[in-house]
Amino acid sequence: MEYNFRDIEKKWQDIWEKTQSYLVENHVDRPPFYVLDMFPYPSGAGLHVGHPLGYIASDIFSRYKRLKGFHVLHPMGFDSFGLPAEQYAIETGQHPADTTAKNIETFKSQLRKIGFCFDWSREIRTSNPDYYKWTQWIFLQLFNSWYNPALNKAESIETLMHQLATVGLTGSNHYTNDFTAAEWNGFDYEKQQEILMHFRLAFSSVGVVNWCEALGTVLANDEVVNGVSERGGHPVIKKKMRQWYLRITDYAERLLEGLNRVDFSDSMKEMQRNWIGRSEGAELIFPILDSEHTINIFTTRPDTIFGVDFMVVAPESDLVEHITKAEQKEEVAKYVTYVKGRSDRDRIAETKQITGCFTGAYAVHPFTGKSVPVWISEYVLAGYGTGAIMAVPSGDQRDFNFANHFNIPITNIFGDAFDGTAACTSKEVTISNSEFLNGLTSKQASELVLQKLAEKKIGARKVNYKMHDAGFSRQRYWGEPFPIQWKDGTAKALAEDQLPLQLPILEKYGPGPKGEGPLANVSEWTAQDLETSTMPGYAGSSWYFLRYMDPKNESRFCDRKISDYWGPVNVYIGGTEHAVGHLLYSRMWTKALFDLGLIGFDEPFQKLINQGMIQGSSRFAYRIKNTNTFVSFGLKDQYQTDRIHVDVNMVDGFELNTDAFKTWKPDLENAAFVLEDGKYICGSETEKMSKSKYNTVNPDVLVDRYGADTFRMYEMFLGPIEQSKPWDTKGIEGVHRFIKKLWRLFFDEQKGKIWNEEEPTPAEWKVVHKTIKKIDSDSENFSFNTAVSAFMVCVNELTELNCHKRKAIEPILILLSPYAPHLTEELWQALGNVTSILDASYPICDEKYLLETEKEYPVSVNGKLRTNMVLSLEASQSEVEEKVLADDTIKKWLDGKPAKKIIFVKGKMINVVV
RNA sequence: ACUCGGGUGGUGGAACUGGUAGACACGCAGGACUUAAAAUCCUGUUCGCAGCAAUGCGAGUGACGGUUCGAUUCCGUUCCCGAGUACCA
Repeated sequence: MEYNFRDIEKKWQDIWEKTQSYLVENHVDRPPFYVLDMFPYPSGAGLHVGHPLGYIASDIFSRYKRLKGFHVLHPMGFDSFGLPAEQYAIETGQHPADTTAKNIETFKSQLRKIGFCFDWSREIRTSNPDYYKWTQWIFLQLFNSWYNPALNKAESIETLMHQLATVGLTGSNHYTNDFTAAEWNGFDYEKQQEILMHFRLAFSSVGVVNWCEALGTVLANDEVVNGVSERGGHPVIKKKMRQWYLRITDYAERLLEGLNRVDFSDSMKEMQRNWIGRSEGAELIFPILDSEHTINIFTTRPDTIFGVDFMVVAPESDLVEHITKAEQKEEVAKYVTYVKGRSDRDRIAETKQITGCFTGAYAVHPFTGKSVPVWISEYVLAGYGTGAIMAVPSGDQRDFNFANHFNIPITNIFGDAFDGTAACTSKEVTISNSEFLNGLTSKQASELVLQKLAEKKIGARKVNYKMHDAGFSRQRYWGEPFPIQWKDGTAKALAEDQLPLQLPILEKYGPGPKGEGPLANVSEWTAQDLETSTMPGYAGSSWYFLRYMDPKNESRFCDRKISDYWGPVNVYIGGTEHAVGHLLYSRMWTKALFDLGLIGFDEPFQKLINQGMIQGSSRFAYRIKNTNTFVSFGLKDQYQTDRIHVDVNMVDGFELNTDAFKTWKPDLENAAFVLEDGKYICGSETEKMSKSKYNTVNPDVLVDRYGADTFRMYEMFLGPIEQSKPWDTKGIEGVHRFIKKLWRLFFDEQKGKIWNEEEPTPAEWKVVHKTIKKIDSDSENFSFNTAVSAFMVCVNELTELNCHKRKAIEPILILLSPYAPHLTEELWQALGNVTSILDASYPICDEKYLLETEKEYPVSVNGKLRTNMVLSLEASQSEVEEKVLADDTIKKWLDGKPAKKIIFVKGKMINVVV
């Protein structure tokens, strides 16, 4: 009987489907466990071998937890809104819903072949109206909520309205003009709504977008290259436009705090902390000379205030036009235009170039009364802090460079620590030349300055965040429509029974007349004054893990009892590319839903596993210039050549299959080759896996050739799950051999079944129990690559012991079932078991078989191992020492000198120190 | 520039809290079976030197230094690769 994986895998996949083996009920009397994959965007290219890496890991972990007695939720769905489908629609006229549905079918059929235990009855698609109905609904909860700083949580906007109507408003961060309750009650409806908009968690405001006049549309950062549009190379400028935002900054502190309660990698937490970018400092006011305007600045170094030599304001700031003196107007306007035309990427990339422009205005130093010039420069960003800084060249390197470049005199406040060649950024140096701060350290001086600022009422302590509120509008079609109607410039939420607000069918997908989303072209839409932008990709993905719990519910986004049962996701698996954006947004949504009492936990993901990216290993051929002749890698330097990507599937290792190459493309039919050693050798490089680089490997091909079980185990065998690595198909043979070897423990080609019911020997038990212990800890720790190795060792050892005993092999089979579900199920049944291996219980490892009765101890002298001196010891430590000292071979190594110390290492080794 | 990872044979990678570096697999070489191939099995495989051989000696985890009886593991300096992020005041 041979191992026929094609029949076996088809058979079990059909059975699983027919009996709905992976259907998960909601309330079961077993501890719940939720394992989630980051759901895929169903691109037209289908799956490549990189996609399933995380899914296989989560699948193994789910099955492992199931064997351990947990009730495991392991769903899958599709993040099906997105730009590529829309762009495809613009090009081909096909509706994104149709192409998306088609792509999903391809994905699902590919996934099915790999034998995952997804509960497909819970599948969700973010672009389905019965899903985005609830995305819209949650958006409205955010729209109708505000963050109450007194309670440190979100609550209904009604509570704010009540507060405003009874006590008015004072000292809010969100709305600077205070008013009394009487004033509030006197405001008209529009004015009240305008004020409320400053507090809503989902709010509308004016923001800056990349605007391309020639294309008449808004572009993403990705679509802007060197200040011009990627398509067509048209100029792109920044333009102000009404946008929707999420007030994620109100959650900054809690997003930071929550990181202490979750099991993410340190680097992941660090990334999120950096993104949030909390910094403590002071905000203070500099009046402008001969002007009623002031410059508000934020600084983390209030202690350096006597070192201020100039001020810098962001060129985008509204303040610029108010303070610029007549004689500088022209130059400033020129500079502002220059900055507007620069893409963010350019501004970021060029760190060496120093640009700026003097406004002609002077600010007044709050303590010395000295006049300091006010400049504008692109190194100050409008979006961070107050969009203006006090520049201290002796204490900040960028300020120092700026001062040097524009010949601005530098005040030294650090004495000898500042040598005039670089800024002194140390906080340990005591401050001098600073009036009342002289002789103080940075920390003391900062406190004192804060105190003085407060006394003079010109500044205060301030915590600032780098993160800003999340832009939530896209001028696109293929996204969730906002359930918002505009009436006289006031946004009004649609009633709940009007949801879902469905996307209308379009004739064409181009932008609206003024660069709005395509919905602006739909007359029924604009006739109702509906919002024409749509929500971004992360809207649907911010809460999808909740919908899986209760995917069919028509009256709630997720029943509270059900979300209480499952709780947060126990293990979340996905790549680092979504690390900051997606994770922060879904953490914020979760916290908001928690605050509003809609769910019972405030962190969505308890543990995060970041799978590494599988890179492609590209292959190249070298075409001699202006010919159709290709020269092998080793000889290419003798010619002038062009390098072209060759499909990796036509290459065996590095050797090109020249016949396949000739039939690859029509113009290669007559290709000639300059060979080395009779072979055409390709060049190689590790790159991102992509169709255009011809380095993708389709899992279908491998599953077809080796079977899903081999494919699953090989993906795991490749290396640690978190590590990025290039794909290499070569090693798959080894895993395939292992599986066939396992098969041969049960079946012989001639004799058929060869297992027996004999009692295993202690040696055999030891092999089995050693394996159980190893696999158990490896599976728990996501160390699947070493687990696969341990299986190989186990089968090799059992084969060597000629052990075909059912009692010994059955536990190994259960252990292996998460890794190779089809094969193990087949063998399990062949052994005569009536129930599925899915219902088997996890084998327990008995310590008594693990006890090692080691008698031989290697000896090292001065840390150097002496392999010819293995001592046989069964004695207490003191007896060991005597024995070691008495041993003649050791005396020889000690050169007759007495031993200073004898170290007995963990019962494993003896170290003699001379 | 900053932050976080990572550098181990021809290759992917093992090595628990410092204790015999190179598990497991690929590749390669040799052999068995076969008319032949496939499949399977066996042997060898870190490098250098010596030896007919078993084996012995020396070096060795990017480089240099430190702590230690002993370092792939801990500390310092430095080089390289990957990822992420940014004129963040």
